[in-house]
Amino acid sequence: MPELPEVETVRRTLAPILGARVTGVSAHRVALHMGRRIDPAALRRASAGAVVDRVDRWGKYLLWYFAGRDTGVLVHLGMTGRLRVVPPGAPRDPHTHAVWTLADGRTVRFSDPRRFGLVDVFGRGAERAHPSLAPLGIDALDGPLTGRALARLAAGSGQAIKALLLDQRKIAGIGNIYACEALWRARIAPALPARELDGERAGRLARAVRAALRAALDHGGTSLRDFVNAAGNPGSYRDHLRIYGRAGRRCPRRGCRGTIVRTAIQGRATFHCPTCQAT
DNA sequence: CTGGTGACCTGCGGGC
DNA sequence: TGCCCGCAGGTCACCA
Repeated sequence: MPELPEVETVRRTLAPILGARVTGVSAHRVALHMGRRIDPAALRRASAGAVVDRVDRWGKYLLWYFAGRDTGVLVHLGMTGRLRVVPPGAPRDPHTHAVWTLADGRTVRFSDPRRFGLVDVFGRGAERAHPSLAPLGIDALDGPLTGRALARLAAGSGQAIKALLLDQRKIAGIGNIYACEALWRARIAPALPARELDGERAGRLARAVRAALRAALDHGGTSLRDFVNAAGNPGSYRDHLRIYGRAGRRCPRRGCRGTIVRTAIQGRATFHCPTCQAT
């Protein structure tokens, strides 16, 4: 589900809880990604009784801040995670692992069937001390991800350019869909060794990354199956994807007669047009 | 150090 | 109808 545009869409649709007071937190000590368990007591210490004063995003991570607290709450949606604000009495999604109750009766609920997500606490002002945030590279949207920055990241690397785009330590926020979409926009083959990215291609790719993410954000993200924003609504960018999931179809680029193919890079489905993304 | 593979989970859609 | 298989937006441990 959630790459940068989806996570940013969740962040924006959490605006209705800014200024609200958390009156209670209930969570299960369920094992999420890599066996890391939710710590209900730590969540309660961080947020119970406090007013939500900000929600930020770093790459694909959401960070909640609470007025007067030196600890915040960190959320990653993994593949199937949802963070929703629901009215009192609303039916709960299956696999709901944490629930924050607000003073007016609304609740914020984290659900995640596959449990690849993360809910944890972090120190306010010490975000980089959290092991999940420490290694993150520049944000793909807030970067600045310039051609020069991209060229520097790619210098000397033999890995496929698509693998580099997916490496959160280099650039934070790009996932499988938008890596494919950005490379198509930039007319660059996903398997191109990163070191072969010259200055001109690097500039094109940096612009393409930003354009692909912006376009998706303008449509509230892509919902393939699970994604909904904090208000419970899916994104509509799936209808506008140019290349992802479209193997066998004609390349949508004006003037290109190529056919989209599906390959694998690092085990991930990869879509590109061999005609206009030849190198 | 680098880069590639598989594991972690649940659920869904397609083929038989 | 029902079963089995492959596949899914992500990350991380482990291997060569």
